[in-house]
Amino acid sequence: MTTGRRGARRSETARVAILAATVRLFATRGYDHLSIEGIAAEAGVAKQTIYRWWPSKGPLIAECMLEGMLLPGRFVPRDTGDVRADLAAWLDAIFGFLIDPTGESIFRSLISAAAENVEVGVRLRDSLGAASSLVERLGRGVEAGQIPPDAPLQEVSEALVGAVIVRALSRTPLAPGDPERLVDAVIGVHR
Amino acid sequence: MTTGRRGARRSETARVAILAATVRLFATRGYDHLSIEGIAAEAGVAKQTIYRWWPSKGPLIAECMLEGMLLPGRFVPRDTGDVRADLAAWLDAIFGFLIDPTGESIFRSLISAAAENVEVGVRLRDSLGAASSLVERLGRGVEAGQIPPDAPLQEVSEALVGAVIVRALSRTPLAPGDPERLVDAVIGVHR
Amino acid sequence: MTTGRRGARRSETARVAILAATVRLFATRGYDHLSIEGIAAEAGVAKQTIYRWWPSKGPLIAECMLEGMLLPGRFVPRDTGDVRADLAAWLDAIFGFLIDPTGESIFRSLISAAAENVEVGVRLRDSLGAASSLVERLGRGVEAGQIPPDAPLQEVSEALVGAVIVRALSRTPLAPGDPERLVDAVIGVHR
Amino acid sequence: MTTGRRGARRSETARVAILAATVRLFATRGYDHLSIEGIAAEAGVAKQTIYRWWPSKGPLIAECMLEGMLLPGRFVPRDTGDVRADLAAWLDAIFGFLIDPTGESIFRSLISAAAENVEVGVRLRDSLGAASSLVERLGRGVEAGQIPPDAPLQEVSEALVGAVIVRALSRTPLAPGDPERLVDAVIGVHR
DNA sequence: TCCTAAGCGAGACGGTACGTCCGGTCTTTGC
DNA sequence: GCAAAGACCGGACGTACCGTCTCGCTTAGGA
Repeated sequence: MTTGRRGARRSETARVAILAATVRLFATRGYDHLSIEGIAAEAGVAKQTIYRWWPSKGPLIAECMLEGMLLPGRFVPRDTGDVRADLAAWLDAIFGFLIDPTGESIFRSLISAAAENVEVGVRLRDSLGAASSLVERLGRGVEAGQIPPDAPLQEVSEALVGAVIVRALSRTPLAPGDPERLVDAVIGVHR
Repeated sequence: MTTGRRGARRSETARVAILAATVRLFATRGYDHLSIEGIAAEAGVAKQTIYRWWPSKGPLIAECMLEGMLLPGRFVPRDTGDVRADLAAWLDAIFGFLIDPTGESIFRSLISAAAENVEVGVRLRDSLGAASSLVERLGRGVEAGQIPPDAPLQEVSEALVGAVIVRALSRTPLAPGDPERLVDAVIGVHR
Repeated sequence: MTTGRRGARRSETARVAILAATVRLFATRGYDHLSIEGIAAEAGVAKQTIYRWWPSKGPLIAECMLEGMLLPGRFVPRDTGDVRADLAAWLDAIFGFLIDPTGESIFRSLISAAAENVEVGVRLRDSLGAASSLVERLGRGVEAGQIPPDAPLQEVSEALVGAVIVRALSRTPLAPGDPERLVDAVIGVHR
Repeated sequence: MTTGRRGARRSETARVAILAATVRLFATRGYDHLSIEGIAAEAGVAKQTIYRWWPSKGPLIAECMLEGMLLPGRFVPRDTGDVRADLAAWLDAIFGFLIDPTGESIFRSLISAAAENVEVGVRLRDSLGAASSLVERLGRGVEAGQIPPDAPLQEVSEALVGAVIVRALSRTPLAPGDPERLVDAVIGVHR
């Protein structure tokens, strides 16, 4: 009949304060100048309270991402019936986020975090939609006859997300027409 | 009559020892567990000798890459006349390098380094061929009529390189047929 | 009509478990590596149960001493009629306890505790007999004409106890004849 | 021809600052509320600079004592020809130091430190003169016929020093005549 | 029989200090 | 003037305890 759980419960206040502080410092300092000690101070929390619930800063970032505190909206592509336009708009949204220096810094820091921590890597890919929403949109493009039926959709979406990452890593500024060209690169020009 | 340059010249021995030690530790410990102090000890060199010539570990890694000490061969795609086969072979070479845990660790660490340091980012992209050899090979594919003439080659190569990076970040193991599918994703299925 | 005392009474089980655990850890770790947290764990008790009844580890140690759990027998000198022999035997008993490394460690830790906490200091002095039994034995030595009638007995017993403490602090191993020499030092050689 | 020693020398400035800070904090906070971290902050020094030269706070205190920064003058007894008066004066000097709350606190902390660290224990005993100057003075008392020739001088001096320690541990305030009584306790009344 | 106060275990929390590692800078000596 | 050796200040690491607190349960009068 009993829950078997005695003692004080985990403080939601502390948890939220930690995540918020993490986001704040992550945006300003970047992933590897991010310190647990700094987060604790910023959050007004004891270091041990962080270590009690997260083994390191990797999973902490992952949880921030899960809560949608790092990337806006999860970048789900629209469906207006025109795949090419929808994907270009999706890329525009992402690059719009990257034009802001803060956004760009967060994004590159996320890549850094992903390189160190699988969990972050998977979540980053998924946040951009590579796992579900993007593939689904491509699937509807196939149904609409705008994409060849035997196109490897998973790989196409990986390539799209990858192109965004390459741009971020090489700090290549976005030129007009680039989103369309990237879409053309993966779903073909004349289809 | 002289240029006035007096005193000892930079020790090539020390320089090489430092680069070699960097590569060794980079492969085992990864980018951000890489320490200048550790490199100095491993190289049998004073810390100051490193700081005298490199401002931080980013450019140090960049120099290692320039010297071809981190990525093998620079991954130049062949030209057998069949673009699809050539690109698949190129991907096979890269993924072959990534199958080895050491290679995979180096690659992810490079991504991490790239996220911090533009120079590394650009060199990483170029080492994979995105800037020249890959685009050139795609160009010859266009000439051979295997790729539509108006395909955005720069973007195609970025998407290819990006796909590799996404795979590395999400630690997705390579399945048989994946290289071909990736190539199909960017140059079309039925061409 | 009643005092109005409601609720559960203090658990004797917990009290005894705490004192026993304290003695155990005190002997092995020493006074200032002794932690309330460690005692609680060792005793299978909640920390708060300790803090409810003792303000700090000083009084906890004092209570252990009061219960006779730390020093054996309270070191009461015998009375065979020969003061010199009786005091030497008393010293032998104490030094016998100090020869054992555990006993020596306990004794030094008690000195440490005494330096921090008056209560412990007084109890330590009394446990060795300086306040009552030792002075009484000296008094009977005076009556028997073995000690000059105007000897300051209180000070003599302090000096004796003090000599033991000095030996413990400087870890001077006991040589044969030392107890007799110490007795001679305070009650004279030829009396 | 060479000394074989390269690199910067130990900073005397830092060493002295550390010792001074230690003395300052030792006097105010006592031995076991003394923290390496606090000393470093007080001295304006990095923690590592302390750990580089001292393994723990015990030897640090010992060095302070060696430098005469903790106990004044080393308490060497005078020689006016009258042992009893000289020893009483020596006790007066010590108890005079103990009347001051700061002095008393330092002394008790030293006992605490001595209980933990042999080196401190030996130095504390020696600082009070038990090893040399006190025994020598007693020796001259024997030559002058004021002390029986077969009195165990080493033990007598230990008993004297011990009596002081017992007083300190039990916080017994000094009454008039106490120094004389203590001297009488160890060198006899009517000799 | 309920009510209520207290004891108790468990354990989270804000803190302080631990002892270690490394970042960069500086000094000393030798080549 | 470069390079080794290495001391130095600073800052973060991850761990151990501090003393306080909250929680759910048990114990035992008083209503």
